[in-house]
Amino acid sequence: MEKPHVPKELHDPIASRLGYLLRRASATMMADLGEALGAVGLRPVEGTILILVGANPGCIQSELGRALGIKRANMVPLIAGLTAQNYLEKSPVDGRSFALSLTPRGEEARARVDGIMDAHEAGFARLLADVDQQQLRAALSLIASGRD
Amino acid sequence: MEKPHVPKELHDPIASRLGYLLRRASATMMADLGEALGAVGLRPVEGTILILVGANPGCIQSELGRALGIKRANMVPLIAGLTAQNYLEKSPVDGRSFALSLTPRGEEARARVDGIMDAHEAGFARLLADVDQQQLRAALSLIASGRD
DNA sequence: TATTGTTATACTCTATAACTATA
DNA sequence: TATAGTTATAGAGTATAACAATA
Repeated sequence: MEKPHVPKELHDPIASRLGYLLRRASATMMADLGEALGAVGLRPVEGTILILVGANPGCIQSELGRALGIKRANMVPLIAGLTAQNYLEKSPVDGRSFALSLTPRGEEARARVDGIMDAHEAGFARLLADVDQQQLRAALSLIASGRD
Repeated sequence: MEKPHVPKELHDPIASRLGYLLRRASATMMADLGEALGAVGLRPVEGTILILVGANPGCIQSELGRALGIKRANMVPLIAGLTAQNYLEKSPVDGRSFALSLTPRGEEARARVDGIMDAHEAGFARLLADVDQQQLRAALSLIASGRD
């Protein structure tokens, strides 16, 4: 209780583990993207939805949820928010679901989001000049598919 | 409103983006690790704390928080939980902080966690036989450090 | 019987503000 | 003045259960 505590930099045997490297890298990129998308007032998931609807006009929200790994129940406030802000519009397709499409304002936002995502990605690509991008992406896809 | 909606696999222009590849890869690995650590009844963050305390006996909880990127306020219930379950013990060092160390039960759990993490990592490494591991880890470290 | 959209709810993770005691 | 630990709280993100309407 008497010897003073000298603040140390901890020896960190897990910093080199693949899982934690992935976690930190992912968190850094997502935070950077979130900051960049602040310029359009959208979160990454919202920007992603605009991109997806732009590439798949007429899709329905459960298809978006499946593509993004988001549960139906959690899609509801996302789509409602984007619709309320006049980015998306819904038109009934079969009585229980709605075809989604971008409004003019939504298309404008989508284009801005796309440009921001390009710049965001290019910023990190500059760090990875010595890295085989194809191999990196292939490795990440393999990991994402899981070990089973 | 009359034509039937044919469920489609969406065209996904963001699936190839580095940020989303990282996010999915990270989520898959973390979910796998969480499942594997279920065998010891610990979450990844708790297993990590046992590893860190084992490698840094006498460290204090704010040092752990800094190493893990967890805010002081959020360390409190983590350390309290591990202490209440008799994995960690605290001894006062200077009147406002406590030196943390593993109890015998904590050391036993730490050893099991370490083995589980080794097996977890090896399972994914098998998928990446064709990938330069050093380059992959270097790339992830660069990304985690940020583009600025 | 399965799917879509929805509501309600709960749990985890993360973040901030404020306080006490100590260095 | 800065740091350690704590409490309370709020916001995301994510999960399940249950329901009505429709396929």
